[in-house]
Amino acid sequence: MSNHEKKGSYHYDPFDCNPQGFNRLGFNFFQDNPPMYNPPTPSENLQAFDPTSYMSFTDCLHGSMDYSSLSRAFDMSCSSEVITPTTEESSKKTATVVRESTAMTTSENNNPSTPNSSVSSSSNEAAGDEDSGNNKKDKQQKGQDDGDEKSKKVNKPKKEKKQREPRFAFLTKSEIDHLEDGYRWRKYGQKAVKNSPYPRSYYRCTSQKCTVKKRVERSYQDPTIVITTYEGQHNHHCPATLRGNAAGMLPPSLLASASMGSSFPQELLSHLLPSTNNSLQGVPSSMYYQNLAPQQQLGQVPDYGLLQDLVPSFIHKQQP
DNA sequence: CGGGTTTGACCAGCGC
DNA sequence: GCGCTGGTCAAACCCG
Repeated sequence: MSNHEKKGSYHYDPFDCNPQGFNRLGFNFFQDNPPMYNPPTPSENLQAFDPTSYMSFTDCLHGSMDYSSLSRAFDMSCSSEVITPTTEESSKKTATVVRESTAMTTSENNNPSTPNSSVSSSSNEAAGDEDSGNNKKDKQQKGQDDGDEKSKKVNKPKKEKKQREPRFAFLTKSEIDHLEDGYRWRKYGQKAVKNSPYPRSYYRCTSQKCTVKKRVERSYQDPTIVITTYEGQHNHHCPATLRGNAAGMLPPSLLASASMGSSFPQELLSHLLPSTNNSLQGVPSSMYYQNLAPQQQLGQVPDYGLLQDLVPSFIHKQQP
């Protein structure tokens, strides 16, 4: 039973809700290297966007690939909401950016491009996340301790607004929702998305002390497109490099990047991008965009899913 | 039995 | 203040 079966019909459209806005939201990943695979009809409107309003994906990936540099490449303040997949969400959260940007810019300025800087800022935020999580647990625990099943309101000291990790949304053409990316994820929630028949799934990295999360949802307008939003950065090695299955076909240089973890996914992407023309020369280009049967991705050929997840079609940029 | 998934409930933030 | 929505929790359930 899927959620969208029991939920009513929605009319969520991450692209069409602001068609002009999407020009500013996304940048053309294929600008430098036209795709071997022509997206089907629903994606044609993507191609119709004004190219001048896109930023080349590879432009963003040149240079050091941490969140800060990406943020600069996106010409945005290094706020915690740098990228969101929906204009609705963007418009709603733009207001929060002003308040949340301070701490982020601090870490960014102190450590412009080193992965460790990202890790440190990430860990700080992670600590905040954990604290908030603990607070939540404590709160719930306290509510139960104080008695009476579930106390609706708990007196809690007013704490500053929770800082969120920078987010990066990827659009990936795939038939499966949860794509292999080399890391292990645990699903901790699923929600129906407003105006969308497709639910949004919430995943958390299973590694201890790693607070990276990702949200996976399917585009309403083009159900073949999976929107994966990463939040936070891994502070551990990529399990795939240890298992050697999903990453088995990746070049050593890429595996080295993957194993660093700290700058995932940017560094991976910088290696995987077709335009970089370095890592995947031996890989059939159709692999980038090929639609795969679920059993292929989940079964004998997990690498395809990995590649698909690591080679996004677009990255959404939040319109300031 | 351990780890992952499902799912209803809860909570916080935001807009009206 | 109220309602809506996104995000999270956690018990129940599933599966290898």
